Amino acid sequence: MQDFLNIIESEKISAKHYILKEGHYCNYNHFIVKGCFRSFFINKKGIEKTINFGIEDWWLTDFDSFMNRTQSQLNIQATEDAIVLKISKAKLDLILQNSLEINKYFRIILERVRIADQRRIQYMFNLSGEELYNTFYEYNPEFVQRIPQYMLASYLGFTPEFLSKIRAKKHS
Amino acid sequence: MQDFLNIIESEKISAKHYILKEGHYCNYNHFIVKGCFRSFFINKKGIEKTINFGIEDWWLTDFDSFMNRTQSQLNIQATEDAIVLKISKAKLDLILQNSLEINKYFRIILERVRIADQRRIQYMFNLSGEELYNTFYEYNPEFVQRIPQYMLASYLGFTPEFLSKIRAKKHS
DNA sequence: TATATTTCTTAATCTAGATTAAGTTTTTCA
DNA sequence: TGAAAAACTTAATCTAGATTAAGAAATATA
Repeated sequence: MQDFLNIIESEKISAKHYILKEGHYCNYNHFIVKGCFRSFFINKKGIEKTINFGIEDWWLTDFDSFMNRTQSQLNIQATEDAIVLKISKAKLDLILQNSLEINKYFRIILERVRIADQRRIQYMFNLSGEELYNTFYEYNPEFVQRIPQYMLASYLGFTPEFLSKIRAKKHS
Repeated sequence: MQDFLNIIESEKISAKHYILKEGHYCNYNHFIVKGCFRSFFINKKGIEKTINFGIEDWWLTDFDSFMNRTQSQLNIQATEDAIVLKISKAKLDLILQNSLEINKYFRIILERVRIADQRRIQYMFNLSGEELYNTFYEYNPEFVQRIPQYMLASYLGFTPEFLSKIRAKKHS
C-alpha cells in the first residue's frame, strides 16, 4: 500500500482543460479526487459524442489506449475545476506484478464497471430517448444540474434539440 | 492453480438449452470449452434482445446477478451443442482471497472486456445499422454464418427485417 | 420423403428522433 | 456592468429504421 501511495502524483486541472487528447497515448489512469470529467470522441460528421462521465472517487482513463499502448481516439476533459491522482502505466504494471491487494482492488472495480457497462447497453436497447432521460434523471438528479444539457444529450445518444423537447413535455 | 482446477466442474449443454434463466440467481461463471451461447433479455414488448454472444475460450455469466447475488434479468442459452467449465461464486471467492495469479487472470480478462464494451458503446453511437452490420461482418465473417440472422439483428440493435434489407442491398 | 417448424424476405406504411435554422436566455470575463 | 460567447428553445421538415403482414426458403423431425 505504501508502494502504491508512493507512485501516485496529484494534479490540478482547470475547467475545460484536457487530461487526454485524441491521437495521443494515454499514459495514466486517473483517480478523481474532486471535480467532473467527460470522455468524448468526434464522429465523422464532426459532432462530439460523450461516452462517459467521471466524478469524485472514480477512476478514469482510455483503457484501450492505456492497456494496448495505442493512440487514443478519445478526449478527456474537465467540465469543472478538478483534482486528480495520476498513476502511470509503467509504475502500475510494476506494482501489479506482486501485489495481491492492488490486483484485487482493480479486479473489483472492473467487475463493477462491467456491470455498469452491461446495464447501459441494456438500457440503450430497451428504452426510448425520453425513457433514457427520465431514468438517468431519477438515479442522478443532482448530476443533471452539474453538466450542460448538450453533454447529457450526447451521453444519452440523442441531440440537444431532442432533449429540449423532452424537458418541455415534462414540465408542461 | 491446482486449487483452481479442483473447483471446476465440466458440463455438456445441448443446443437451445439454458445455463441461466431470468428470475434465477446466477451462481456460476462459465468458461466455454466448445460451442456458442447468447445472453438475452425480454423487453416490455415481449421481444428478445440479445446483448452478448460467447464462444470458445470466453467466460460468460450475468455479472450483475453473479456479483450482487440478485435475481437475473438475463437468459443464457446455447445456440449449438456446447461444453462449459463451471465455477461457483462461493468457491471462486475463496480462491480470490489468496491467489495473486487468479486475481491477475480475472483482472486482465476484465480489462479486455472493458475495452470491448467501450468499443461497442462507441460503435452503437457512431454507426448506422448498415455500418454496424458491415463492421461486424468484416471482423467476424465466420461467426455470421454460425448464428441465425435474427439473433445477430437483435445483437446489433435492429429488426431482422431491417437486416434482410441491408443484405439485399449489399448483394445486389 | 412429407409435414411441421423455424428462419428469412419483400413491401407498404408509420414514427422517433435528426436536421436545419432562427431566436432567446444565461454565463463568462474584460 | 456590458458585450461576447456559450447554452438552450422552438418549430418546420426530413429520414433511418420500426411495424405489420403475407409469403417463400430452409431445416428439423416423424
